[in-house]
Amino acid sequence: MRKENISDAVIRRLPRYYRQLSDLRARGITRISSLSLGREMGITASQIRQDFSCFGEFGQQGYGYHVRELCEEIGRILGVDRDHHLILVGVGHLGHALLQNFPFAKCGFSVDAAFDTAPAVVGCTVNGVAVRDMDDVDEWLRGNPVDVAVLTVPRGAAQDVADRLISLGVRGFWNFTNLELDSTHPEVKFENIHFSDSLLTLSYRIAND
Amino acid sequence: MRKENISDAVIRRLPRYYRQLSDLRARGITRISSLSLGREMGITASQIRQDFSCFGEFGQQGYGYHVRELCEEIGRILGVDRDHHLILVGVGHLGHALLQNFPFAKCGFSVDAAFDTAPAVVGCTVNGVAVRDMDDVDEWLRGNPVDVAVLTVPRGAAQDVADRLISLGVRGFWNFTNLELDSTHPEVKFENIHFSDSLLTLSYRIAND
DNA sequence: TAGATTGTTAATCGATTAACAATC
DNA sequence: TAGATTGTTAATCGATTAACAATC
Repeated sequence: MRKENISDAVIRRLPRYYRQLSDLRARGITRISSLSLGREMGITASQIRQDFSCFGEFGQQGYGYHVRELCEEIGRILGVDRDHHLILVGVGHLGHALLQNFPFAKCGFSVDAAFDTAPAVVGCTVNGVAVRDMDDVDEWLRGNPVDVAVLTVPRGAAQDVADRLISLGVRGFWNFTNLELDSTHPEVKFENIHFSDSLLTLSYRIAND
Repeated sequence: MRKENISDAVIRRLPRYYRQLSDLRARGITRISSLSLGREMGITASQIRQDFSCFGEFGQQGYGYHVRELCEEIGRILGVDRDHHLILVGVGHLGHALLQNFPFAKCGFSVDAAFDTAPAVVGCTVNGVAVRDMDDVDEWLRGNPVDVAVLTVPRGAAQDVADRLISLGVRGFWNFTNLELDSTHPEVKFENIHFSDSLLTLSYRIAND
């Protein structure tokens, strides 16, 4: 029974399923039951079957799941096959690191350009991506619309940059500034990576156990 | 009524409270009620009062909460005041970016050293932190025990490095490799930053709404 | 066919929200 | 004092787990 409203908890588990299934594929395993998948991931078979049933019927009674097919299904659900496009804004140390290391293509994203304000980096090419002047972003986006912007700008600039990009049609923000950004447009999505929140939860757990 | 077992959901909200309260302090606001704090953060007053009551009684009827005091209380709960020590392992682009940009001190951590295997970086100093040879980590840690290791090594090396550091007494790992690490020691904590899981949830949400 | 395992419905558990007496 | 707001208990809601008929 396909569900209308998928809960956030389910959505957040999907990438883990996708990772685990990719790993199983790489190990040459072709079929798996919810029970053994659950054992490998430390969750219950019930939860796995409930989660998958939100999106369709991917298994077969008495057999389990075909690893490759299930992996591809979940990839499609996540949009990995859609060839999304993005730009990266703010080519400091972190922006640079993402351009150099992060496997955007494996997540289904093409990095079309990067932008910055500093003359020292504008005009450079980082891992095949041209760094352009932030002043040109309006004109450039009109000719090259993108789905997502990676925000690796300093705190102070974040909300302004986001507002500007929203007005230019950007719908998703991968936000690395330690700010809760928001927008009046409900269709604009923010996904935040709050490094310090993460380290603080670790701090809490080593201090209290 | 102080609680014995704090749920993960509550713990993950604490850093956000801490951030919001720090922001209120910076804005010169000295008192706040759960109702207005909730309005600012987009959560209910009930939840805020429930969350805080896990740790003690920080408010005052008819008045609300004293911002500075509450902020400091939550800081103590998170361990920000404990002067934890850490090392960073793997000085690639990302490790470099963290050393340069991340405010470890604001989270209560001192960065005592960094380690890598590449001769090109061993011996350098990045933002005041000496980069040492990974071969020397055993001896160094015996003289300089730390609470946490930041793992910014390549995937393939992650579990081995973690095992080695655990045997040397490291209790917490801030893990940037896209792997679920684990340990037989239950007191060892892993906090994972899965960049690609995060981007994939964004991909899902822009594709399905 | 018999055994295995699904998808789904029902039961349980836990987290969020509402209500309110206590009290500053 | 009267109004405001807490901490906590009770009610609700949603998510996880268990159970099982359907079926490969």
